[in-house]
Amino acid sequence: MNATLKDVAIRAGVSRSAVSRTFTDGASVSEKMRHKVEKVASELGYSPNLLARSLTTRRTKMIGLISNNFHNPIFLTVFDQFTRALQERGLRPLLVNLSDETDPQNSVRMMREYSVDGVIVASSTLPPGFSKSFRDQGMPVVHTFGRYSSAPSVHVVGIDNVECGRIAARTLVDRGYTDIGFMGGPKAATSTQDRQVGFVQELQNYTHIRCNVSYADAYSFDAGRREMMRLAVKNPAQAYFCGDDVLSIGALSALRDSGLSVPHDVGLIGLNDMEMAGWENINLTTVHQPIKQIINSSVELIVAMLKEPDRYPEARLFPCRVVERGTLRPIP
Amino acid sequence: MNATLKDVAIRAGVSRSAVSRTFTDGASVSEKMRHKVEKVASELGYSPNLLARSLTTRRTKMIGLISNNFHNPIFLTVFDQFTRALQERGLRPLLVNLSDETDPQNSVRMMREYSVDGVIVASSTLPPGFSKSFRDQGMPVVHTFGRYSSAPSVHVVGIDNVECGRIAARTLVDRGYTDIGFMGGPKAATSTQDRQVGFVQELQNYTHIRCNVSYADAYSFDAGRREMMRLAVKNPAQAYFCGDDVLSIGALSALRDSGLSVPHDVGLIGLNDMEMAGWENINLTTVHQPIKQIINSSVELIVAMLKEPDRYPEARLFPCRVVERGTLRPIP
DNA sequence: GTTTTTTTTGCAACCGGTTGCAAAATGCTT
DNA sequence: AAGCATTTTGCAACCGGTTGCAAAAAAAAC
Repeated sequence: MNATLKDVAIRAGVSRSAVSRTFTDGASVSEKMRHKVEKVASELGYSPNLLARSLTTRRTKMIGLISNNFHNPIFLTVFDQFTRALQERGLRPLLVNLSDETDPQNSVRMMREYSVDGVIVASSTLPPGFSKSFRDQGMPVVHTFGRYSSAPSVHVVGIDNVECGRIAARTLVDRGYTDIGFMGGPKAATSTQDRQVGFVQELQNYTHIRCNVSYADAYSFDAGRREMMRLAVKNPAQAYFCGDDVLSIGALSALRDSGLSVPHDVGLIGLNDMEMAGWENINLTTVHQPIKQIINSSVELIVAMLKEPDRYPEARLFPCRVVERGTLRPIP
Repeated sequence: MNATLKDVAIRAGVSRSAVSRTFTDGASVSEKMRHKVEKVASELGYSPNLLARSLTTRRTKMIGLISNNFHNPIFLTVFDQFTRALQERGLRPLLVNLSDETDPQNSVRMMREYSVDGVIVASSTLPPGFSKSFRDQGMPVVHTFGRYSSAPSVHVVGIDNVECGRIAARTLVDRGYTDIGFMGGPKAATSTQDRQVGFVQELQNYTHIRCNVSYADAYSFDAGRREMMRLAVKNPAQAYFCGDDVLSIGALSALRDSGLSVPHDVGLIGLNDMEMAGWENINLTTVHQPIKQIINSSVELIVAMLKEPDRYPEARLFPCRVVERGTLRPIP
């Protein structure tokens, strides 16, 4: 089978330690020795077994990447960015699809069995308690897109969803809408809850505004379409803040099918600014979330924790901004 | 830190082998012993270290999942299905993002370093030689969406792209188009080449038909849009077979922007039948590719190879069919 | 109650590496 | 050339498990 360290040692006529040392940087080996070993190693096609190494170094260079969102196209970007950022730093993502699980137990066990160096939870729906379970087991964790809190129990990187709700609310008010709807994602999602709080709170500053709240049951096109179909038949609001771009696009489809024009009859504002939002046949006004920065920051954070595991949990929030396209009427 | 097998053994007052045996199924342990060990193990929160185990069992239960396509939304579905199917069988995907690499060397080394049990290459653009490099190193490989060949050098699961080209061609001919375009994906992609061969070949059966060939430089919305913009200004064909749905959607956007109506002025047929193709505001006629079956079959195949590594390479092809929606004129 | 057979258990070596420590080799002074 | 400091090397133990083999224990047969 594959050549091992021992094979190389024997063939080169040196000790196993010598071979080991040429392959661990910072170890003391003479140039002569290194050359001799490297020559034999390449002849034999030897490369060290990282898992065996991890037994003593206690570093597998694997990071658990846990997500429960494999339906929202934005997550393809998320995976792209994560894998790149991790790979650049010599780390490898062990991907976990939570499907519909919300109990962390299984994943925690699995992550321990594989001795990952750290865990990234990429989800805007799971509660802080989920990611905390990993920390309780002594694993470095970063919860990307997680719920912000002033005293976070784990590192959180993302946006301030409450503030985003406020921004969306102000945007709609500025454009003169007075009968407004909040069409959230799943009710149990932390992001839905937080955005709703900010949205409703902000609207309370204006006495003349009516606000209605409802939820789609997933962050998906179909769920958004279904929910908007329901709303459209009975007296829809003038404008909606949708929990997410993909929901907005579903809503858009439902509105057009119901014979309502956007933004003439009904206005829409989404959240994320996914690539598709800019496509000409969609052209969605939305709140931009700086995905790339969020992910880079997450990876930097997890890397920092590898060196300093007891680092005090911190929340890193990135500002959002409205991207004006074609689904809201202009400021009067 | 985490409890080890030794800790459990000492605390339970038994040998390390005894503990090991209670955690490997099929091993000989008495009921009494098993109970005693399990009790202590759960007290200590012990779970076996799979990587240490892998050293002797030579099974990590990790599968390398290698892809170079993180821009086409269909791949989110692909990752979803793969992770689910692997997890169901107790396997874990180690995700590799090739980015723009086409040289397998790095990935091969990485997969060896991590001693993955097998490798799945999920790409319709990489040549058979790429996946063969893994096989040459003795790793089980399945190339999903790979190029079909009657004497495959590795296991291939997917569709017959040449046949798909033919199907698309017949569909266009049946609808009375005589001036036809092939707007492929990247020229270097095996899928592009094969679809083109079938498409052009089929059209040669009809003397009265003109066919023009061009390529987008990636499987992405933007690339499709750019290419169709170019085509639209100078005398576009009556209908195009696009390399992929996401390209078609880009093309759709370009056509509408150019003031051309679909399907009235120009017809479009895509390939994949991604979720989005069915969205009301897109409504794309396309060739359906049975993703789910392809992926399940791929995983079954890789699992079979774990038991039988020298299994003779086979090609598993799934039939495609046209899904009629709104971007082609009806059969006359 | 022995003897024989079967099952259960522990010993010790091994999987493929790393690393502290002491011995050996080298380089530098004088 | 001897004496010393410094670098390089190998020994041996260890990381956290598994497993072939033989001894011990239990069960079955007489």
